[in-house]
Amino acid sequence: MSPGARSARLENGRRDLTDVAIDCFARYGYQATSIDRIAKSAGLTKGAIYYHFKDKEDLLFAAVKNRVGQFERRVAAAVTPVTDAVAALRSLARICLEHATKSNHRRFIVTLMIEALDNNARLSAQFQEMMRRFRTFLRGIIEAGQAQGTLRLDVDATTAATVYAGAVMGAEIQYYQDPEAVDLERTLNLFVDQYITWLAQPSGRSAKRK
Amino acid sequence: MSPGARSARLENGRRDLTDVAIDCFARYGYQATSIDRIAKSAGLTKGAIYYHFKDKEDLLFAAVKNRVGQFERRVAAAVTPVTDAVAALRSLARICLEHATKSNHRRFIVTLMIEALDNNARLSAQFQEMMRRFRTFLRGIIEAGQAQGTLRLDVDATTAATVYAGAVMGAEIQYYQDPEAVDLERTLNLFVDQYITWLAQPSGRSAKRK
Amino acid sequence: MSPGARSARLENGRRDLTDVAIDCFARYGYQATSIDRIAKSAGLTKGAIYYHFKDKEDLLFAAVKNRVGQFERRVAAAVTPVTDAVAALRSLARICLEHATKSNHRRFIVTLMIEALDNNARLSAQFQEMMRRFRTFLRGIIEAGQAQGTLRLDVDATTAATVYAGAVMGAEIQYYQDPEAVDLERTLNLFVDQYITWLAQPSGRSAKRK
Amino acid sequence: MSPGARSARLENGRRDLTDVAIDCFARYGYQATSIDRIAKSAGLTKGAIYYHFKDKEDLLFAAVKNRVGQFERRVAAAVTPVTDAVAALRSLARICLEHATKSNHRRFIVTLMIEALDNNARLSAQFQEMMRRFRTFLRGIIEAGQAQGTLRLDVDATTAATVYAGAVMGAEIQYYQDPEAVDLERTLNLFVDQYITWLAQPSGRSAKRK
DNA sequence: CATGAATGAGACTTCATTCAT
DNA sequence: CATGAATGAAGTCTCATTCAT
Repeated sequence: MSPGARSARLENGRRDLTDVAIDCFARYGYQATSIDRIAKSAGLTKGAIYYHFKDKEDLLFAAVKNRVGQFERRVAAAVTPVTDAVAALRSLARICLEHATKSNHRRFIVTLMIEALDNNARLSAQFQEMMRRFRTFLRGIIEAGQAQGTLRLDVDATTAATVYAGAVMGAEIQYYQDPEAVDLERTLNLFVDQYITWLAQPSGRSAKRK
Repeated sequence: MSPGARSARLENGRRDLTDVAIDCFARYGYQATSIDRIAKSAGLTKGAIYYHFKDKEDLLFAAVKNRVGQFERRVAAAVTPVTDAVAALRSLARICLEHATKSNHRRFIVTLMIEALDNNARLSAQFQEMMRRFRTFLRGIIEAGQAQGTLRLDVDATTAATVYAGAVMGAEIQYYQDPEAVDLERTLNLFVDQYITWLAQPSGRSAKRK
Repeated sequence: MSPGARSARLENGRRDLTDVAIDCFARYGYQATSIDRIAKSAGLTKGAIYYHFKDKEDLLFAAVKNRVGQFERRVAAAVTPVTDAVAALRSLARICLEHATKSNHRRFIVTLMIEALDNNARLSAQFQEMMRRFRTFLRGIIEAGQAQGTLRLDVDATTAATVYAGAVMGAEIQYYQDPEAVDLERTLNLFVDQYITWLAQPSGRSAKRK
Repeated sequence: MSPGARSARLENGRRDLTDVAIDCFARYGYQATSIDRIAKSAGLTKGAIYYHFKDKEDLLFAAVKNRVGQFERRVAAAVTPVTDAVAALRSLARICLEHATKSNHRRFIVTLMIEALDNNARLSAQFQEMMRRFRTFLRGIIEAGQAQGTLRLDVDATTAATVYAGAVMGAEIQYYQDPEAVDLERTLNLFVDQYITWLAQPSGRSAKRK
């Protein structure tokens, strides 16, 4: 076997385990997922996991990096370069919808992010950066729209980005918690419509407040 | 000692413990809070807790019921009866802001709600109901506004309520996670302004989709 | 039950466990003694040990402190005040002999001391201090003898103390390792005779070397 | 490649590994040295070790045999044949001093010997034999001196050998444990001076006891 | 009412060892 | 010869829970 292929298998081992771990973490959260559960889900024993990862946290970090990276690449690919801010905002919502409903990617991220809030400063810092990147990305879209004259100028792009990020995440959480009562697609659509309608308003009258 | 006094003391014991427990759960989450930690924070030993509560979950439920009830009473008191839908929506945001920044009430709820999502079906059901009540409450406000002609009619009140609840919760979470980067007051204000501007629009053009 | 009695029982629990732990540590060393083994020897479960001691090291420290203290009190009681240096040196050897053969006290100390050398800096520091105290104690005896004119003056008391401490310890170790081939009593007697004969020599000719 | 060369390389592999293992064992003791640590120190993987050695104990035995053999050859070379017992006793102390301070040879032996005491009967037996050989060797020197009339006759050579072996080992241990407080050279010199002074005494008055 | 003591299940982790390639 | 991967036993420690006093 060539060295490349061998190292590829090595990487496969890690990746496979990471995938399994993501599933488990997404379903039960970090603390409630035992190494044993991951091992059994992967058809291995605990020892095998410790061969590939230093400890449970190491595995968690690999999992998070994987998923966050995937999501961010997907987002960047869909919306770069920003030629039409309005379309970009719509696209983004659609991507989040997909990641929330068709895979467990977003749920994994949101759940762990909140669990880390109280229990894992290091991971929390990582999620902080992720959210900052996301808001910065949104701010970029909005500022691009403002530069192009598509979006009103009398709005603080940073705050508007925070509103967008929050509304999407809050909608998702409600959906994860009560999929029968919450129609995520409808909710996101309504929010985006409203957000855009308001952002696209000619900026004659100011809507700003403190 | 009269039986009444005794039972009152009993109730006091429960209430004190519940308060302490809430603090701990809010700070560390449910799983990461050991009975021992609560006991020590309360200046008691574990045994004393088991005198007042059947088990850890029982304590958790008492804590949740306490906080959720307090929040809901506060909300209801501030906004009932709904004479002015727009003012009510503003009030609500302000109450959430207070509960998120001046006390740990909302953080406690949001954190536990998401932790329960994955690990505690019974508690999760309880939170589901809480969120449903909250959305129903919001829907009531919006429908009242529509009935009074203050708010546009071409909007599904249920979905609009979900958007509102989500935006507030999402903003809070970002604030919990990164208080230095997220100005919660500004974010909530911007959202409410936008939400109201849009809801109060004359309903000539429809913004509905799907 | 009086509070004193209660606290006494608490202390009993700790002391009993410490005694059992000493036996185990003396027999197998620290690393090779599992918490489970101690627990079973004490007729308890692992959890009980963790109720009384923070962790395995905590138990080890308690055990060491106990034994070292006992030995030092015994030594101090037998030889204080030093009225006759020669007799004191003989007494000391006899006490070491007893502790080495009739109980496991010295073996426990010597074994753990050497194990700690490589693996436990904190414990090793403790043993360092113990040995320093022992050498200082010996030096005190020798200097007393020199002051009284019983022992020759042309000898560095510190180095002589180290020789004594080493010879006793080295004899013990050979005995622990090969009790059939090494007659500890005879060996210690021979050493002490020789040591005293030499120390008590009229100091006409110097025996000092660099 | 000739079979001889192959077997030579095999032997080299074993020897290299043995050297690395000795370093590790000397530094951390047997139990605290993992196969992995040795492998990494040697720049290999665990599997390679298992090619050369049946198991961890096998490696330990090879290491011990290596070091003990080296020490014994060195000692034998320096003191054979015994023409001058007194000089031989001085030489021996000097060799021990060197092995204790300039290399880790003696420390390796002493540490492992005591660890084996409690945990490894087979290895302990090996060390027993080593110590017996050492004492026998010493007894030979003393008896030679007695035969030549250099050393007093009223002394049991076996016991005297045990005293010597113990004093040297005990001094070393104190030095390993507290190199700042213990001057090994001075201590060994003092001991040897005293030992020889006493042994060389004209045997008019007996110093024997028991 | 409350405590001190104890249990027992289960968590994370380490490590000697094996084996196909 | 050597490696990467995996196993499985054993160890340390945590924690919800119970109970006699």
